[in-house]
Amino acid sequence: MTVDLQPARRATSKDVAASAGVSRSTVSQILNGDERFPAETRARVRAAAEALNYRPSRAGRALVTGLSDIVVLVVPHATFGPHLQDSVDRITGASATAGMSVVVRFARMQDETTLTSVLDLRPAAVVDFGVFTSQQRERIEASGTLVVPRRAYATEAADPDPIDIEIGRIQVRELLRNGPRRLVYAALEDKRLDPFGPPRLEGIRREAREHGLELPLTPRIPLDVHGATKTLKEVRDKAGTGPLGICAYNDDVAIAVVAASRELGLRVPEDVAVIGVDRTAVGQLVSPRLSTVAIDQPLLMDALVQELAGLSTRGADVDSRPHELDLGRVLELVRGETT
Amino acid sequence: MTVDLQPARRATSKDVAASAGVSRSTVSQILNGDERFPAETRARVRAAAEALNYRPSRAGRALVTGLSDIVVLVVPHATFGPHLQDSVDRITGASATAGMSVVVRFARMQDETTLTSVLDLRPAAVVDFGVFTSQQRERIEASGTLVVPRRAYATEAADPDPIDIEIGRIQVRELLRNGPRRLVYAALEDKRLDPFGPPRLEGIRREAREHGLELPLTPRIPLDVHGATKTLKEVRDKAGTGPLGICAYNDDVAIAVVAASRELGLRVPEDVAVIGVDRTAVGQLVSPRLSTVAIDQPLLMDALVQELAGLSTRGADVDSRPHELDLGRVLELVRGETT
DNA sequence: TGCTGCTGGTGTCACGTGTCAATAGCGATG
DNA sequence: CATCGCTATTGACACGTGACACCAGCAGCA
Repeated sequence: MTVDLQPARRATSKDVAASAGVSRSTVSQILNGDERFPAETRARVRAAAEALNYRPSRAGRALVTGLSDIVVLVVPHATFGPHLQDSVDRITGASATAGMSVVVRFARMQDETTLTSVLDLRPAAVVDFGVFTSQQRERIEASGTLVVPRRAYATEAADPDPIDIEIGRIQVRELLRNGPRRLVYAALEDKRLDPFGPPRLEGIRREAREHGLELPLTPRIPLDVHGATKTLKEVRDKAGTGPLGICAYNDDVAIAVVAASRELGLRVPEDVAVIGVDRTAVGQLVSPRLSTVAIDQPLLMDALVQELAGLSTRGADVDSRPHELDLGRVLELVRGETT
Repeated sequence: MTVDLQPARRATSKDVAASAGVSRSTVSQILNGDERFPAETRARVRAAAEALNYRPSRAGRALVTGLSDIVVLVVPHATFGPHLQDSVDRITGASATAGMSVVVRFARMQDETTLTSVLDLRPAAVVDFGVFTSQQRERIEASGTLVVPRRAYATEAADPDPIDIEIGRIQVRELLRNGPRRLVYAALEDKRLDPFGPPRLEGIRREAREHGLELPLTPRIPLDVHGATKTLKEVRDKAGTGPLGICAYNDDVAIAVVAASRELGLRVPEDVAVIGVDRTAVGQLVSPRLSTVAIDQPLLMDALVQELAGLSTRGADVDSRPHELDLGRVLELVRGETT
């Protein structure tokens, strides 16, 4: 038995054409969804393509269209929790169906090289999880690439994402359940990594105002015992000895706050109530078990996927209005032992 | 002032050629490092390319070479801890210098669609963090793509990665520090996600044998209190009431073990000693603070980057022998309160 | 018949690049 | 002077695709 050592040349549209007994351009048009060919011919070409396991060359296609069939997910560093991984899965699966390749790019915010790099890739679509400024988005769109925002229904870039606003509000309401507290927003140490901070803080502010409370303090909490303890101590010095209500950026930060409280001999939740975001597995394993806000990522992703779907049916105007998300379905309060 | 609304056509090699007053093929050859042109011409062409901000079209290049300049990092799902993100950073930075675009693909193990998808991308190189079987690797290499293994110096695919073996040994030695214990390897619940389990278990086995101990039990620990407790109880039923020494797959699993011990009223570390891997921030924040094995990811990555470097200087044979890693520098025991 | 319109399909161009045989110029050699 | 060899450079081709103008054949109609 002889083995061909050639790198297994892929079938091209030419091969399909020969096999189906038509011209190459016929193949191209049928495979791109041209309806005007009779059903019999279309079936024959499709069968031949199938039989030869034909997959159009990305390079060839990209060369002529000016776009590739790559979808780039641009994710800010700190965001990548375990749940986001599920989200990526979701998008990957859906896009594979549409013949797109999904690929992830991590980025620091306000990093110009990321923009260059994404532009170089000339992707069909960019899913932006909050890395780019609206100006950068425009540059990407100007190059013919679809930019799908996380905030699918934000009318203006300046509008804070209603989801993040709602997260802040839920956190505050839970913290205030057993009486008033001095509110604190515990941000990530590295502000550059935090695209969600400002809108969440805005939600916290609004809810605080409605309860007639002072505006929240906004310390940045490092993820180590010593640093977190030091920061929490400073917060106490500033806020006085009354009970604190701390909205954490995520469950990791919340755990840091719990650790710092333990270090300072403060009781949780009596002296320091804290609530995270994400419902990570670890957050439910530690003692005291974290109160947190769970986000239904798959649901959020499906909204994106719907927008992406427009890519496969090129030009055909599917109903691509971003459907309104029901916030109540996306967010869920998980009550633990820290509030 | 008139603004051009055109999608800002990129400069092509033709533009560079016109600007430098040479032919397009001259540009192509000089920019690809052909030495036989006189220094003056080379400088002129380079300057023109620079001035026009010329970047060769990936599509055009891919079409003719059959390869793209994309580097794909294939990462198994469960592996993606916070540190691996740093690793990706490292590779991205280094590859950007070489003109490569780094991109991440998540994968379940033994997933055929991942292979197809990677093959479709026709990347210049694939960095495999343990997703592909050696047979799949061969298929990728057959298509002309460089496959860079994490285990840079494994001579045979069947060889367990010495790093993982060493991790297992370090864990066991630390667990046995205060006397003999019944050893347990706490794996992830989903075995498909775990490329490192088998080699680590092998390290644990070897160390156990050298200490004259029984072979370890290998329960799979779910990441929730109820499930972890149930599993730990079963382990105890099987192992008897003597002290347990548990090597966890990572810090998250270790935290689950601690939670289960708490639930069962077992003392840590007296009744149940446990040690993780990764030194996550959270692991150092919880109480009791985790004992764990830290991996110097950047160091590991540099070994990979070195291999990748061969890609930019095409054909020129740089010294691409994977340099021997000093295990002692890569791994570090972090003693917490759980051993 | 001559014209129109429709159906089913084809030929050709353009995209941007890398490779390589070929060439023009030019001094040196026989 | 003819030939050779060397240097610097170029022209032409191939890669695989999508778009689009175009064509053959045929039916319908005045």
